[in-house]
Order: sequence, then C-alpha cells, then structure tokens
Amino acid sequence: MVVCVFSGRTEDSGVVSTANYRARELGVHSGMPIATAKKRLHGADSVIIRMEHEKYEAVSERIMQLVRERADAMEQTGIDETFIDLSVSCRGDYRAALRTAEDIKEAIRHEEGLTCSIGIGRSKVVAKLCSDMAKPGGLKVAEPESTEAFLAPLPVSRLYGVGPKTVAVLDGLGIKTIGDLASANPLELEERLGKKFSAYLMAASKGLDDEPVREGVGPTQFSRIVTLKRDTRDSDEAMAQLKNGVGYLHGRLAATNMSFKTISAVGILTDLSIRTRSRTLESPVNDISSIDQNARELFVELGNAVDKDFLRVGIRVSGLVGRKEQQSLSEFVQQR
DNA sequence: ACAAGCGACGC
DNA sequence: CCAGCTTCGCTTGT
Repeated sequence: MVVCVFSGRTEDSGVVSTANYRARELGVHSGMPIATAKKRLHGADSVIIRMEHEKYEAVSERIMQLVRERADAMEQTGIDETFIDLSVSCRGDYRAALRTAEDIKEAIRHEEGLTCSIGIGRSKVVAKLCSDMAKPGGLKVAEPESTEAFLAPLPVSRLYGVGPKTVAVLDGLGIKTIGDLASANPLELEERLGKKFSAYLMAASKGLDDEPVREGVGPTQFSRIVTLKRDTRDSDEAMAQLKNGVGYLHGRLAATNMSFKTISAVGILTDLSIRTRSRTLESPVNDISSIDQNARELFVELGNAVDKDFLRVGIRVSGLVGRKEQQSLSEFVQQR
C-alpha cells in the first residue's frame, strides 16, 4: 500500500519569501520574519505569505531521511511531501502500516519538534486524499474494502490533478462527485478530456490509479522568473533585470553538477498569458555565458513576436543531464 | 522520435 | 493578480 506524508512547517522561525499585493498594502515584505508579518496582518484574510525556502530545506532533508529509513521505497514530490510504498514490509496489513505511520510521526516530532499529516491507502491518489483530510497533524487510513464508498460522496475537486478547468468540464457532464465519476460514460469523458486523463480519472474514482512510487526522481528543469519594475518588451531591459537569475541558474547547475540542452525565454504578458521561445543546443552545456547569450537572443525573438508588454520575465533551462543516474532495479531490468 | 509552444495543475 | 517554480500532457511540425 501507499502512504503519503506531509510535514508541518516551521513557519514561525522562517522569513517571508513572497507576499501578495494585499500583504504589501499592510506593510509586509519579503525578508521579514514570519512572526513580525503575522503581527502586522493580525489575522487578515486573503493575505498570503510564504516561508523562505532555504530556511526549510535542511529541516526537510532530515525529515525525508527519517521517513526513508522506514519505507520500502520513497518518492519525494515536494519540499514537505513524500510518498512511500509499504507493500513489501506490511504485506497488505493495514494495522502494520498504521504502526509504521505512527512511528514516523513520533520520529519527526522527537527529532525536529514538528507535526505531520499522514494518509494511507491502496494507491497514491487515495493516500494523498487521506493525508489532505488528515491535516493538520492527523492520520487517516482508507482500507481497500471501503475505499470506493469512502470516495463516492466527495466532490471531484478532491482528486489530485482535478483543478478548476476540469471541474467545469465535469460539471457540464453532470458529474459532481467522485461517485458520479465512477459511473460516468467513458466515451463521453474521453471526448472532452482525452484518453489518458480520462483513464486516470476513471481509475482514480475507484481509488485505483496505477502510479508507482518511483525512486530517485530528480529535477528535470530549473527556472527563474522576476516581476519587472515596469512593463516592457525590450530585451535589454528584460536581461538586465534577469542578471541575478542567470547567476542563480548557473549556481543551481553547478551545485547539482548538471548541464542543460534546452533553454527558454519566458514572458508573462500584461494579460497574464505566457509566451516562450526556446532552443535546443547541439550538446549539453552549463557555463554562465551560454545561459546569458542564448537567453539574450531568445528575448530579442520573443520581444519582437509579442503584441503586449512583459509583466514578468524568466529563463528556464531544461533537458538536464549530468548527475549520476540512479535508476531503480525494475527500470534496469525493463531495459534488458 | 524529437522539437517547440501552450495549457492545466499543484506546492 | 497569490509569487515563483515545477511537472506533465496535448498539438503541431519536422
């Protein structure tokens, strides 16, 4: 079975990394300690602040290690989120899985003084949903026999991968709950949402997605985006404000010992639509001048192509290669 | 099979 | 208009 672990956060000891426009109106800016920000906000709604990532990364790594030690396989999917597989060690015994989950909670509490939410189910989509329902700091198990009944009354938006657009499409088909989805006409779904996604939805509605817990998935791209001081479509101005971004990307590549094959200029226009120009190089590189020069040229192209100014601009490097490939045994066997 | 561009989703 | 970052799928073109 699959377990989804979500760690709690050390918000009070971090600093604000991003603050939305409402927060800025209230005198909250990035770099400010979270505790100070909270005082200024005194509980104002519609205000979003986020903790600076770097402050949490070390904690996150230690937490993930605690979890990994107790799992058959693990796939980290975010700074505070990870899936583990306990199929082998627990052999379908959900009480054994529950004990492991409690052990994980205790270890994280003891070692880091943090809480976490844990969900247990027969697939990723169920484990994830359970952990969402367990927040904050709880533990929820969906046993296989009762999974379908448990899911049926919930709105489709609770399923991972179902956002506003999909909700609207499903609503148009008269599908509101996961139970509706389970009894939907597959052909109708396929017509509106495509074969692959429909198949996922049908399976997920019964709590049976076949997504494996994959070991050793690393990043496949890095990007840096900045909000411009003023709207423009001028490439020199874009690159000037992306100077630090170029250095940042170079640093990430160096730190992870990776090179990129594809680089993109990204522009978010004043209407919030996104436009990109990219090129794939002959061979992977990771030097700073390759980033700078290619991005510069791509921004000239992009600036000439758009009919509105940029609000935000960014550079993305993808097609990352380098770092030793650590593949799972099953993948290794599959290739033979 | 790969390249490019776009869109949806989620943290 | 929640900022910034990431992943994945679809479509079109070569």
